[in-house]
Amino acid sequence: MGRWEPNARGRLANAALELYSERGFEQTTVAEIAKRAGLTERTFFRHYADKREVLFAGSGELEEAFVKAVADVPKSAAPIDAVAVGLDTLAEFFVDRRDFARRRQAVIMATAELQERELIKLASMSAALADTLRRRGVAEPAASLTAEAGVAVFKVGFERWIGAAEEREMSRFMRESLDELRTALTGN
Amino acid sequence: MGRWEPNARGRLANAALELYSERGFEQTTVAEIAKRAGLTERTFFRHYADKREVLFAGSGELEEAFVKAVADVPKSAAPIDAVAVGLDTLAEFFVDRRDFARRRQAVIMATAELQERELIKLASMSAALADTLRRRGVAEPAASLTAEAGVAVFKVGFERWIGAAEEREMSRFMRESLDELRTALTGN
DNA sequence: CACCTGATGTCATTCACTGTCATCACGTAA
DNA sequence: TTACGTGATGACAGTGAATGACATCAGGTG
Repeated sequence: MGRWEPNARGRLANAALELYSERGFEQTTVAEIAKRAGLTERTFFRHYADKREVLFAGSGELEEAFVKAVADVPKSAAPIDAVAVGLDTLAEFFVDRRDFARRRQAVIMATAELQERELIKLASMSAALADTLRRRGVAEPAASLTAEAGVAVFKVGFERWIGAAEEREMSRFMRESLDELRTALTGN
Repeated sequence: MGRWEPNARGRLANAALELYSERGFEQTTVAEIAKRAGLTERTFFRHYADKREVLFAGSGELEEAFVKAVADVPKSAAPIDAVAVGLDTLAEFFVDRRDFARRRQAVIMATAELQERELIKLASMSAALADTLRRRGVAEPAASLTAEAGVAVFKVGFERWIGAAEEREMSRFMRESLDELRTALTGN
């Protein structure tokens, strides 16, 4: 048995999501989160850079997986098709996590500060994706625009997956959204 | 002659941009901004909701102009073409303001907090744009996706306009970016 | 057994932001 | 002219996020 209870990071993340859900983000103090996790405020800030970041622990892995999937697609494929493969990989991350994703998203949508943080995570994904496309030989501005389009498809597809009444695979929403974007831009 | 020096808001905005440029955003306190503008910290917060917002004073008018331009396009036009008209209207806002836009953008790019604020302003534009498209009879998810695409084109076009060596009309960058996005998605 | 290490606690401090009340030139109406 | 209301500002106290410095202490290591 260790000196401290295990998984301090996870306990902090759980406590934060609970409290943000119960009272709202602004009505929750970091001291309260730490207390519920059996820790002190100072320790919270050793695990998470700020009060928002505690909700975005997994975003690094998500970005890595996305980028890696795109990089691994044979170069013969068109850039947007490589991005589509990346979107399918992202979808796998959320299998059996729709309830969790819903709770988390409800908290984020309720507070502008958290939406800002979410947006910069998506912007980071877009930048990493553009970088990967450039490595595949895609020139600017096509690389940045394709990356932005891919993230836009993810955003809209994710929202629709979260909001859907019945459970459907996320990848279906992604493919549907990408097709819709294509037709919207080509005017058919 | 009024009791106070005129244009307190503008003085605060100028002082903030200067100080953020000189020392950086984080190294500048609100008290310093207020002092340079000949006011107190408390008065700063009467004019701007927070330390970031002082750099985004014009964003409301920008969004309004964008949305109005799109709404005024005859309904016979395709959604993406209406958005293109909106982008041209946006471009007019920046005529003769490239130097100012550059200084401001340099400050924003230097600090994550400010990028977050910029991203939520763009997200607000996207949401307003999607709403306008829905009023034009565009169904979801096409409305949201077209709006996201329009804002992506604005982002990329703006960056390229800012970064261009020679001065070219912003609207040219917008059209170029939109065309590139189209070809990237259709795979030609 | 002495020592080192890593995770945590304690304490002090800065600064963004808010609530409340005071101030005071200006306009307006009696 | 005078009394009064109004709006922009100042003064001050308070909360809470975030950071730095130092102390503590169980477990591993030589």
